[in-house]
Amino acid sequence: MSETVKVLLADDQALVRGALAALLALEPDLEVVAEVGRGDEVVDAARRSGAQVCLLDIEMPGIDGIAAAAAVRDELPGVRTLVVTTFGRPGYLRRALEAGASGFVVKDTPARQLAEAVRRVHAGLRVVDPSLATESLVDGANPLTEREREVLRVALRGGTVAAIAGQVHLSAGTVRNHLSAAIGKTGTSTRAEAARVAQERGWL
Amino acid sequence: MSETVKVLLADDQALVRGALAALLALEPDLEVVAEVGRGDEVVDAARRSGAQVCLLDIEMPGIDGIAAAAAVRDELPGVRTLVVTTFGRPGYLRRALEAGASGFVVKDTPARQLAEAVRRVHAGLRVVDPSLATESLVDGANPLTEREREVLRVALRGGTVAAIAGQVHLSAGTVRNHLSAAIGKTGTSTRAEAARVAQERGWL
DNA sequence: GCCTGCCCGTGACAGGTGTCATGGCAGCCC
DNA sequence: GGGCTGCCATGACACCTGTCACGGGCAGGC
Repeated sequence: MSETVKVLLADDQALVRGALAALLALEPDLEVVAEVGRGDEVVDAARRSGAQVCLLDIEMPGIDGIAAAAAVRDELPGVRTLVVTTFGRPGYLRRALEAGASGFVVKDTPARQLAEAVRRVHAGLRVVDPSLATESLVDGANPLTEREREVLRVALRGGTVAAIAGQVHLSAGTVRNHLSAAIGKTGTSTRAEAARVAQERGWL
Repeated sequence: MSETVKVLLADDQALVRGALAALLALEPDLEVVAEVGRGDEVVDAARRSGAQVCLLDIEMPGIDGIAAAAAVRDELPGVRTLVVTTFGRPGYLRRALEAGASGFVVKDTPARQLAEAVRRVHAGLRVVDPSLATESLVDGANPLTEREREVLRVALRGGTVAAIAGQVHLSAGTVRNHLSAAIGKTGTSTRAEAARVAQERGWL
């Protein structure tokens, strides 16, 4: 059982990816066997390389790290996933765990803890950033309904209600109602704020 | 002249910082002599450690990497700075060069090129991401006036015109005028969009 | 069956927003 | 000085927004 742990790295920023590889290469019991820059390449690369643990950034082109974790869970049982992200948004944590991720680490944790997190995940343990575990509880579940999320996602890019209504194929009045509900639920006063807050909380 | 180049690392994400340190440690001619997580600690740490090249992330608490580069230029002549950032926004490049940075590298450049960039900067050369150099020219200069930028920065956080007017100590009507001008100059139709676009272009 | 919750739509209303015209003030350059 | 530009402010106008009240439809749970 003293063989090395095979790790796959997924991050869209080549520099960060390479740096993380260098960091993990310092550990004699870890081996980086694959590196990808897109979420939709994770499953293929993991299968080909025989990776045992996948380190996934959330922000990636193709599909994001959370969706990639779900894909790995569905198609490669036995392969563990560890989500590493810039933003410690509580909603991300919840969604990552729902997607079957075994671990969730924020990018401002000390570098030395990363290797340890990989080992724990490989051992079947669950690794969760402690600062987020508590926040996640007080934040509670997503109060937004499906339509409200859809409208908010479009509203994130800006534009008038009419423009949003066109993209969602609803009437302008309905869009205003959904936005009004979202504004109420986020405790804000404009739809721009509501969209920003909702995104920060991982509600979209 | 075959001595090692002393490098300071500044990035708010500890994991990335450690990973970059590991990456640079692979190069025998480079030596990481200091690591900081805040922009306002750069000058002190560089002075103490005798760093010759400072690797600065832009997004940092305290002061950002661009302001830190300006501070290094003013207080530590002879010390070169290399700005490394996630977003390849043309405005960032221009501002970084104005702040006296000797190099500008985006985080999705290949990991191997980082060490080479550090060497070139230390040798007195200027290193600029080629994909940005052209974009920077077509984008042109910042068309926004000082007041417009100020109002937009506040508008970025959302809120009504009255709230913005209060924070900027102007009348609501004037704020509307500035916002209207900014909307025109950004080619958008709402102030939320204008603020977003302006920030993406590094105009704020 | 009834009730609840979510969805979609309409209409109306107060207030916010974006645009424009106008004026005054300061600084700068020819 | 005259012209120009940027800044601040005011007022007016049409339009957009956020809110509320009201319907109707559809699913799930008691």
